[in-house]
Amino acid sequence: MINLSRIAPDQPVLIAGPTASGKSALALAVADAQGGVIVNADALQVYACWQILSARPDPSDLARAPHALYGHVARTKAYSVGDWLAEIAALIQTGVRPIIVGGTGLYLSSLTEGISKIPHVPDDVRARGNALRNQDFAQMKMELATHDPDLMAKIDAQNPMRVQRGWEVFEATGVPLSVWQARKEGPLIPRAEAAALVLEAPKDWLTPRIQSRFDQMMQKGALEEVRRNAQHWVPGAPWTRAIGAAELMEHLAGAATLEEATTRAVIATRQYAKRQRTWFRARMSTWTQIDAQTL
RNA sequence: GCCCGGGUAGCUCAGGGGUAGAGCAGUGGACUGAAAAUCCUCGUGUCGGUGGUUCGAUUCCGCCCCCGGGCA
Repeated sequence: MINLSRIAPDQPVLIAGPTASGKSALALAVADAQGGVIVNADALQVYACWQILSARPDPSDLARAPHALYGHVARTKAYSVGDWLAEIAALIQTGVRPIIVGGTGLYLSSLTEGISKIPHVPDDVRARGNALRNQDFAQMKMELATHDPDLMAKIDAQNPMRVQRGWEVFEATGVPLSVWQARKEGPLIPRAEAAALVLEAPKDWLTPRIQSRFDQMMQKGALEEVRRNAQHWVPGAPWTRAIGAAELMEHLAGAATLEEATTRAVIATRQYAKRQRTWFRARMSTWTQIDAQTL
């Protein structure tokens, strides 16, 4: 176990790390030793519909320490970093000592580096954005290039999500996204004020853990959980992007054996862990690195 | 035993007389509101073995081995 004495008991704690690296266990250990509220920083663990598949803390974990921002969002609700930050801000105001743990790099980085405050994109604009992207992506790029050439110059124009985001913000607000982004808000929790930890999980060690964790999810009833959500399925909806959900849905539809679905879900998890590592390396180089194997 | 099809990158396969390529996997990276998303980069492998034809064979021919299927 790591030495907690270097963490002040009233100091906010941030814990980042790839899936299945043992973040939640570390958060619980900190809470046990020093107190605090464990706060979710994972984009999928916020959804009420995924308990097993998103590896959300189970009842015994919840009984051990107070938890916040877990499973509190309905499938139908649009949710993103902005919402998350607002909830974090509200929580901090209550004076609790947060132990923020999760794998969503964007969330954690926006917490310590700040982000621009940008109005919500309404559902109808999102719908038009989806339609235009699918029907005529070239047109979407052209429109963005005329309304926001600065953004166009700095984003990856081949990435539909980046282009659509810029397009939607201009449609919704009439102000170019690049202008919004130039007005950056200060961080809610500056890096220097927090005990910021990143778990380092070597591939050879993590890979078997990912496999066995997925097997455990299956034993706990992941397939049943997917079945329960099947009738509400909306292709592309954020909550449906839980790794393994689409794969198991395919199996339920008879398009894949359970073994095929499982294999693909595990592969997708590994690929996700790789992307997480890349983010952490690039954006959290000043965080305290902790070897996950020693926990 | 005979007939047919096939043996090419980790996997599935395409190609074809001038020493080979796609998808997947894998790798590295990007990423300011859908981020468990989205996007970009990277492909030498005795082209089953061995003889032959040819200036040149992975590609054509013979034989052998292995894997499917069929006939016996």
